[in-house]
Amino acid sequence: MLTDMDYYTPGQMAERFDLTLDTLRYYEKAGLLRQVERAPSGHRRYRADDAELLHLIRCLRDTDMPIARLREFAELVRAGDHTIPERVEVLQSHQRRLDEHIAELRVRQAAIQHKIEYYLGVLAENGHRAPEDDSPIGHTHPTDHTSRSVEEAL
Amino acid sequence: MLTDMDYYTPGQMAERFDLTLDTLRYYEKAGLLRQVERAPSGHRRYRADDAELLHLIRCLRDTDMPIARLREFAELVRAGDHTIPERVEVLQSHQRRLDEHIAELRVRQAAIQHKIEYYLGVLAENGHRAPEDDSPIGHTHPTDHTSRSVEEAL
DNA sequence: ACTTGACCTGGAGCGCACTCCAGGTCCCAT
DNA sequence: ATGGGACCTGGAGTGCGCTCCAGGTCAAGT
Repeated sequence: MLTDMDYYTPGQMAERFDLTLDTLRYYEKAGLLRQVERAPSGHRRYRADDAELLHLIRCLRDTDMPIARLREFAELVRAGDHTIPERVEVLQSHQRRLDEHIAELRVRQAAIQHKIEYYLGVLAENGHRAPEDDSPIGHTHPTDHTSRSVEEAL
Repeated sequence: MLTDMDYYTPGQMAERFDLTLDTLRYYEKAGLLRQVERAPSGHRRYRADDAELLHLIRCLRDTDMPIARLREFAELVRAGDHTIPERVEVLQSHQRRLDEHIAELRVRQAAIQHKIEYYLGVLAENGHRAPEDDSPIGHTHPTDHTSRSVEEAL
């Protein structure tokens, strides 16, 4: 038996999961949340299990699961407990893609770091050799930075 | 002095960095690449330093730097070597945001993992107690999965 | 002379995930 | 009874990053 205290208002849900009322409604329309119960006033009231699902949805969205896949997942949830094995597979496959994604981010990050260090090298060199060329009219030696390292190209 | 061999065709650039000719032109229009030289035919020809910059752009895009910030960075590059300190700051600040982003992904991933393990727990329990309820008409005990763990809610 | 393939242009269109808005209802406190 | 605040609806609009297209040029091969 549920009392008033067992429900959350749209505002509470929005605040708790840091999203807007619009987004909340959008998720409902998109099928991520079931058609939510209403108070006599017509206002939505969310239950604990809506919050639980929304929490997971938030995690999955934050890790870039597209809305369409989230809708499929939400349908599994609505279909009942016998879909738990399928849900596990969906989540595990998501985790694997996430691992790959993070790995790729790290690779890119390393490449950027390499560039930063190249720049720092240029600065160190200029620092104790030539002060700085800032002639007002500029536009000098346009190929200077290529002379440094050839492998920079790939 | 540059010979024909020192240039890359649009097709070569596209293949090398795994993007389309359209994207390459889009990047140019958006100011990520300078107005590129043309062969007498009108076809673009890219130099080694275009490739070098595009490589960095690719890394930055792959780590979600927006086009607008990339354009700013590209403007620094065009402005000459005296902007290197600024470029370093841009890149370092990007690295920091990237660190934070990866950290957040890991947090979300852990939360998802927690859910997976919760599901696996349910399966293990059902596995050696009740085989499965798949009565054709379904729609039974809709609150069963809430009974398990209250802290699941946040 | 003809075809093929690589590339060109300007501009329209697309997919995604929201985000905004006008106009309305309901409830509560002054 | 009036005002304010929280929420409602349907539908249009937004921003981003491409992506596609029609119609054209150019150079090389057959």
